[in-house]
Amino acid sequence: MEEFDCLKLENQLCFPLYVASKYVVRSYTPILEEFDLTYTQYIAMMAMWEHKSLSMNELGKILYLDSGTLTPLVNKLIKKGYLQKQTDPNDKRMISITLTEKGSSLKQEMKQVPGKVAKCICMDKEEAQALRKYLDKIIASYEE
Amino acid sequence: MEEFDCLKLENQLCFPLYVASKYVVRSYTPILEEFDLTYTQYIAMMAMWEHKSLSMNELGKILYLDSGTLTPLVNKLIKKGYLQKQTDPNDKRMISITLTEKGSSLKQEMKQVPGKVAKCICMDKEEAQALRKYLDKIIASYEE
DNA sequence: CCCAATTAAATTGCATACAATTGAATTGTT
DNA sequence: AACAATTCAATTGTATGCAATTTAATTGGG
Repeated sequence: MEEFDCLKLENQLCFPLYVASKYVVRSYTPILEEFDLTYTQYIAMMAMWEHKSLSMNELGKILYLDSGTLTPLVNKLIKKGYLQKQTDPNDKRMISITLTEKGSSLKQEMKQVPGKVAKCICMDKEEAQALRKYLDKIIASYEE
Repeated sequence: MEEFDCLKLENQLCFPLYVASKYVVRSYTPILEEFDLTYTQYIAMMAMWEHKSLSMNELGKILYLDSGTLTPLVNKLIKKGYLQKQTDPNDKRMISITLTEKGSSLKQEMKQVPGKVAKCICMDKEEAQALRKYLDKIIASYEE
């Protein structure tokens, strides 16, 4: 009988997680192309549509990104005209990020994006919900 | 009553998938540090331990990586002394990658790695199995 | 046999990711 | 008030990740 090999790719949970994540993120590329956005830029816009105004620190916590990733990301969205930065007058260490008119109105145009992506992953509501539960559990286990 | 907003981060399945994957991959960093390997280098070694000899093309298919990622990755593992490359004499377009003695014996030293990572994700066997099933389904849905 | 089409790996260019460090501003403690 | 500790954003450096292109080698049809 074959003994269990814990160092076989087949026996890892992390690997399908890593592969599935890459596939799903990549599936956004052709859909977001017409809006000239990447996946990371898209989730940053989602956070901004919801919160209207955030500091770099707050946005980083929402997106789980550190300043090394976030600073160039936000700068690109500013260059595209969707966001603006301004120093918080009460605490000059902090930067307040807000939506421009253009960034705000982009949301309406992108309404069909989630539906298009969902079509790629053939998964019904119950399955998606169950999967979500496991993913949230993993995330929670890393947030002490 | 609040209407459903499909462009809210909270309502995305992709986002927890992306976050969970990053957390799990990152959790390897301190564990792999003592072996001077990154997560990607580690899964490449796993593929090599199992298959002994692979072409760049085959390794790329196993790891779901294209040549732009794989070429520098393999070159780093060669520099570390774990792998070697040689042109296939039957088809000079192909590169055959094999383990060195050092690369081969590394497996024994890394036996405890999966256990250490598993301890971070508090998830029992049944849950892991169920999660795995969903992830495999997502992956399958992208392989035409 | 010839050459267009295909295939394999490498290269290029751009966009993350993140650890570690830096520099400016603020806070807490004395 | 003085100043060490902390906090915030930016910067630096390394490692992916992938689309697109390039180069070399092979294959297949005429």
